[in-house]
Amino acid sequence: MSDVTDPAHPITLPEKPALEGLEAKWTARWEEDGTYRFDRRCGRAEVYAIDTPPPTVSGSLHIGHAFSYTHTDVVARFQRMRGKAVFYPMGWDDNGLPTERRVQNYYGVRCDPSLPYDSTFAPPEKPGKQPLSVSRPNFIELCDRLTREDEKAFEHLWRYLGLSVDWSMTYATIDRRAQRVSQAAFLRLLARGVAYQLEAPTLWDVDFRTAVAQAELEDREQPGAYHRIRFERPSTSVGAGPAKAYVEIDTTRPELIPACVALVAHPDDERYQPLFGTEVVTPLFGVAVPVRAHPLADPDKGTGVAMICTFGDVTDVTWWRELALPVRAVILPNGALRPVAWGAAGWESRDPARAQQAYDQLAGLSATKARARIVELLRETGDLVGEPRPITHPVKFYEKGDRPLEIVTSRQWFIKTMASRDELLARGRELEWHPDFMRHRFENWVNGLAGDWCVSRQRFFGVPFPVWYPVGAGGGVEYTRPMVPAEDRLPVDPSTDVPDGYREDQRGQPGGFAGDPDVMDTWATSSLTPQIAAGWLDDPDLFGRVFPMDLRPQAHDIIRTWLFTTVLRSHLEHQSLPWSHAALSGFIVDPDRKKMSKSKGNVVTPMALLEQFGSDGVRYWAASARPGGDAAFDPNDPGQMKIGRRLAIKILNAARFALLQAEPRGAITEPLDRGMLTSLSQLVEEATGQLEAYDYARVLERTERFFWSFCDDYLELVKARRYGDFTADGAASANSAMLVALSALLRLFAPFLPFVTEEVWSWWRPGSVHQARWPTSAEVVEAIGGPDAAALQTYLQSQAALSEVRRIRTQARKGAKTAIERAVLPAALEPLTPAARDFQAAMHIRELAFADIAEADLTFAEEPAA
RNA sequence: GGGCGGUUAGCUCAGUGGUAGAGCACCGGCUUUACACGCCGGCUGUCACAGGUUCGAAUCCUGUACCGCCCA
Repeated sequence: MSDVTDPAHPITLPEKPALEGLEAKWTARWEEDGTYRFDRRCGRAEVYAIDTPPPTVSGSLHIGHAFSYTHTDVVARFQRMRGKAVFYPMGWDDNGLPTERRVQNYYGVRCDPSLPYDSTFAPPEKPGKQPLSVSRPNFIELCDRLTREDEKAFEHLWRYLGLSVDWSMTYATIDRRAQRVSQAAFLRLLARGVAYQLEAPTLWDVDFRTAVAQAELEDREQPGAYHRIRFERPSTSVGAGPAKAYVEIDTTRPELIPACVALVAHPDDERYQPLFGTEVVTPLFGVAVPVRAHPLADPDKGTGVAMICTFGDVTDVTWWRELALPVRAVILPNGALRPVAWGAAGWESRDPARAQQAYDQLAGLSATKARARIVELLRETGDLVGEPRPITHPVKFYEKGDRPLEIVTSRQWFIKTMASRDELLARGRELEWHPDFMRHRFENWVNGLAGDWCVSRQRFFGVPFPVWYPVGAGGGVEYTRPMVPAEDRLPVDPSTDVPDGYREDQRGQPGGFAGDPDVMDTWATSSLTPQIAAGWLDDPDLFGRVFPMDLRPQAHDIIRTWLFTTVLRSHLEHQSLPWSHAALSGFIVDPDRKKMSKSKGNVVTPMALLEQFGSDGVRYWAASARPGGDAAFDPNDPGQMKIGRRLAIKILNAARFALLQAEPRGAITEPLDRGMLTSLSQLVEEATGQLEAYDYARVLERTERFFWSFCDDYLELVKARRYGDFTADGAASANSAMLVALSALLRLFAPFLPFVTEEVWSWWRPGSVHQARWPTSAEVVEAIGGPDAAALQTYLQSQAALSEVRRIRTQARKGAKTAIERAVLPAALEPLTPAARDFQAAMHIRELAFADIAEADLTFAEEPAA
């Protein structure tokens, strides 16, 4: 091939090749040259677009990030080398609770939305003992300020790792463009009736005082206790019978007895069938509640009959809705029990005074304290049967929360998901999953959806809802008449911006307006990363070139959140998938096979490892893991990183050998050379197909195996010939073959080991290896006129013979320089004959023969080889 | 409880019907002029278990056990 023998590009070798400093050298160079800039002149068919996970910059960075982002980068580099214009922007997911918490701790402040903006405010040097109250705009400024610093640290790490991101296209999920996209997408859903607001039971974190979505729940095993409580049954006997009748229930939350609206048992449960349709009376509070039948009641749980409260858990919500029960809510948004006037409408009691007397001892207490108190009261009245029996049971938590979730009724925004369930399942089947089995996660999640997606959060650092409401003459906010801005006004912040036709001084005034105080769920923005990155609304030209995208890489634990919501939004807005492929990475687990996480305290940060083993070494470790597979990592035994580093060094040295004395060059005529290239062309063919199928780990393994035997066998076999021990033509053939092989091998390794391959490429090739074209099998054998099957056999049998002779030589305790007077090899190795001269030279064999024997027979010479 | 994945050498893992593999670790040897961050060789296995299909099973089927993840 012409570019190998092109004399215009002289070889320049460094004195002593080394890996140290390659990251700094090449990241700077790639930035200068714009090596990874997206070429937006290309049309959709020539583009490969990646919707990369925007990391949460305030979160802790660990080696798992380096792991999964490397997988993506391998794919990006492969596609780029295949000639695609790779659209590979990076985003930062800054908004949401993690950032708020970090800002609170870092600066010692807390947000008080009632305060006015203070333009002269500067945070204290050190956080004080008491948190300083700041206005919402000031608080958001601090969030912006801190995230910007965090972003710099992340970007440095990503560059050092060698991600081939186009850094000119970076976005943040809180920046103006992202806010505009999020708000516009929301308003479009609102206009179509797909977004709606509703006063409804909502999953609620009492510490953060915000609503949370189903996707943010997690079950945690918690100690609890079954309390057996008796409810009085109506007396069936005529007259004043001496014995009252009771029905007993088991509950873990006796403090919710005042919120009890019914008892429920399974319709087929014979024990309770006589009770269905009758009423019982709650202990302490004397409230008559019906006994109802519902299939969700579990006959095997407790006594088989359960208390329905508004609301103790999500099943209560289902029962309440399906059985059309009244609301008697006692939990406040802060988790305390609210004051109740017993006897008032909705709080009817057979004995209001007694109910009041009991309840007043609970009002104002947290759920936990109220539970302890009510147990005492129930014990006094004899309504507690026996003692509480400790159990361990799963309790729903907000994944970032510390106390069990409550369910409170509040006004929230929702996006309809239940109505699209079947279509979403179809989208999931349309998507190509790598590995394929991950699609089940998506299907399970969609099938398990319990309600529409609650997207409002009672937080500060997030995208506000672009909505105001009229304030009535009486001062009441008219939530049913939302006022929205025109799309070209976006983004707006209704807490500081004013709706059309109003003045700022009308804010909160009768006849004026009020801004929606909430912000969007972080996923309500993150679900739009394809639209944000691709310039939807702002840059329709770009959008048309890259959307729908090609690849969504991510970890499998966020299929239900990020992947699901992104599919949903794209489906609702564009009636398409957001991307055609999803590649799911596994986790990093510690030597005890525990998932690496901050809470377990087994997190390993990547920078020191990158410095110790080189980015190529760390990338080798990452890319060695099968797609979707978890990877074990032991900081005390970083095996694969060491091996990756060794491989990178080997590439430096092998390239140095090939380039050190690369003259003369000429036709590739020698069978050994032709066989090696034929073998290499098979590798290229295989590797290309496997990378197209996202099976990068296999490509790395095969390429590495080929390369190592190329070094240990091929290079050893041709050494004498290329040093000119035979003919000039023979040396020329070896030199040219080595350069063809080196060129192809460097490109095969380039997606995995971008630094060392670029370094070596720069010694003798023009441009960047990362913009070079991916090798083809045809290209590799072009100089030998196509694959040479006979030569391949020569090469393979030479390798086998090499191994055989080396083994016997070692067994005979002879050194590498020992000459062999005569070697008789098994006849099966005879195809090596065309390369006999190379083989004999490498093994110092004076006379070579074949015979029908099982094992080689060597006669060692007395004196060593010259 | 449901779903999904895993179980192969001391360790980390390849291997989807045809004689059990790699790297690491370990042992022994080699200053061989690209590389001692190297090279050569060796040792190491009831392929979790039990059935079944097949001429033939680590591989396909059924079941069991254990580990992990997701969901309830």
